[in-house]
Amino acid sequence: MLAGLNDAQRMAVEATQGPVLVLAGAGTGKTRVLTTRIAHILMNKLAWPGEILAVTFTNKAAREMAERVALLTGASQSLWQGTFHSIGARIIRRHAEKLGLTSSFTILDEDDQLRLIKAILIEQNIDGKSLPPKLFLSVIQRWKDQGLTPDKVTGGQDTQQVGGHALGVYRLYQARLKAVNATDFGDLILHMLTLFTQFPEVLEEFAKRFKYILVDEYQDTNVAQYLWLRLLASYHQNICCVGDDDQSIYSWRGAEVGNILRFERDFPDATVVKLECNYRSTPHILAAASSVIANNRGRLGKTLWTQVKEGEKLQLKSLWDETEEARFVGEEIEQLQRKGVSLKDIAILVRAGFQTRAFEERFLTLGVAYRVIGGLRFYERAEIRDAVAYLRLIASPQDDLAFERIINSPKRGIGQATMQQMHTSARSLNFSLYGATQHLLAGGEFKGKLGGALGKFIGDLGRWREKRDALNLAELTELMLEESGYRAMWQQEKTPEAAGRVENLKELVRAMGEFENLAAFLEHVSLVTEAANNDNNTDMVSLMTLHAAKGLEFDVVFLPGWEEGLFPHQRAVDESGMKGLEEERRLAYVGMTRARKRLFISHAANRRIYNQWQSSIPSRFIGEIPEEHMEKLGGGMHSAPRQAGRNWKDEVAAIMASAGASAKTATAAPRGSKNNFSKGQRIFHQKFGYGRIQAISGDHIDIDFEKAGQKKVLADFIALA
DNA sequence: CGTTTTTGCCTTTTT
DNA sequence: GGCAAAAACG
Repeated sequence: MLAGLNDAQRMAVEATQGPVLVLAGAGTGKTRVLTTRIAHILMNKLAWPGEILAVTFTNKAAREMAERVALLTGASQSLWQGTFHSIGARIIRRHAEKLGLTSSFTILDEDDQLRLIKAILIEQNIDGKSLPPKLFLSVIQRWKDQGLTPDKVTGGQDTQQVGGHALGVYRLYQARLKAVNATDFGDLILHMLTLFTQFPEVLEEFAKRFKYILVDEYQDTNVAQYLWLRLLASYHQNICCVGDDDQSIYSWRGAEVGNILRFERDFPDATVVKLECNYRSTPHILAAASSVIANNRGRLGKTLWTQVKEGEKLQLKSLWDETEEARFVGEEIEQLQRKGVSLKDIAILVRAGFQTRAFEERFLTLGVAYRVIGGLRFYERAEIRDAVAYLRLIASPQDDLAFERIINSPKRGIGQATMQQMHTSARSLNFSLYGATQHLLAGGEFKGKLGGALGKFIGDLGRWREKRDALNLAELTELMLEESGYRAMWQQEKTPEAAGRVENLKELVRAMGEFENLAAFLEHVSLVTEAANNDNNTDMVSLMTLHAAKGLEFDVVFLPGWEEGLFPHQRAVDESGMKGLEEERRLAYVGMTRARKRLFISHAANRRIYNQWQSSIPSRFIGEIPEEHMEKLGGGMHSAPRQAGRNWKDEVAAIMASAGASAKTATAAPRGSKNNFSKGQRIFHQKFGYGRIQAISGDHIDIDFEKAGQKKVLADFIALA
């Protein structure tokens, strides 16, 4: 089992006593170390499966780990294994009553959270226009990421946020969650901290149980998760964290790279192992990625090396716009296919979700099979969320959020006025909306059609609840969809998407067959947020965001959209300055190191964003790749706009958008790949206007712009004035 | 109360 | 240019 490991990997596996920090560069076999370590512990009988806690960030990583451990040990093991959140849900369910919840609590998604906050803002007479609910939610989430319950939030600027209302809203929000027997994602960690600190006997139970703790993607833990891990490790001290500070890309979600540095401080006797031998990429790819990330400061510093000798240089392509970029990628893919590369070994990694669109359109015309990973998720579709809300209401009548969601779909003639009446009654009686409605019905408050519809609704729910044990899940859902008239509602609608929705409902019923009971299904829905069709067997190109690509690898990787403003993303730079820029650079590093054999980077001079043409200069990250590792592909953007038969309307729009200046840039780009500019020349740039050349180094030209000041731009984007 | 029209926001990344 | 929420209308 240890045979195929290198020295460092073996050390990480065999250091079973005391805390271990594994700094694992990209492609250095960290998953292998983790799984082998678990197998090693099990086979040497250092612990039983139930005494091992293995935490990952994504469900995908969790599944992969389970599979690989099973493969190594020859049996599937009942470890405590999963994401921080799924383990949190499991532990909290066991002790729900200590936290003022029942074990059947629900886990809210972002939609529910926002609805809750909106309701609170209305109650509190806080203007949701100038202070959007989203802002409150993000402040609250940040607090939760830091392990702060409302009473732990200290004064100062923090409480001044969002017009000084943040803390008050946080308090009410937590109260409302408890009232509807619900938690949000952040609570799954936060409640565990509360549980462990307020009930030492519970902490003792778990701290003693987990003889070994393993943590994957440690660089992405937030403070709350870090505190939780420390509490759990306090007894046996056998905690092994694997991470890479260069791949920390979730600080916007509360992740603290500092947790890596903190680890050595809080566990002073920790064994630190560095994995630096890369088994994934060619030397050119590795060198290019290393050069880029070297521009970041405050790294722990690793030097990746590889034994591989051969390999192609990275390929850089400049293009006119996103359509051309998609066309280019499509052509390259077809060429690769002819060389025998299969589509499933190819990935296109983008900075932002909307970028996939151009590629999808192109692949559809070419007939290239593709799949978008992430994107719209099955359980986020309206019809699925509605159906789930019905089921939630069957499971727990006090779920007001579910009640509100479906009370009027299908239409039951309930509007604002009726809703208001229910709310008022619920609040004064301290009932749930369901209970209040029952009460109002009994009092004969609802007359005529309204009363009939509501009576049927309440009656239906009661009947379904009685039957929920007698029927299996699929049957129950089927019955509900039928009797509620929910499915009929979509069947009667003649919009193009209605048929798809009916299909989705069918798919939902089918998916339910895999679950034992309603509770198990509801937990799955709220915790497993990934796309439904994830079968890796079909031969398709993968399209996803850079974030979603973490942990994956492909023979061929395309990294399009390397433009200032998009990547690094303007917002990251605006909001977090140098820190934001460095995180973007880490994202670039993650993207580049996904490639095994070939890596293409491209940028477009123009891009349509919000239906407006915007031109941009190549990403600074391109300039950070040494020329000896990169090959510039010729052709492309210079002749593209005319020759390639692009949509005439688009061209007109492009010309109009670049206001007056475009006549020059759209048609007059008469250069080959070699530039023949010289110092002192007056030039024109589409974005920065007129300027004079200060210095030339290869294709990088320093220009003193009349309006925009000193800039370094690529020769491809300027023309003689 | 429900339907149609208009506005406004969006596109950073997600458990 | 697309989608959801608000506003206006019937």
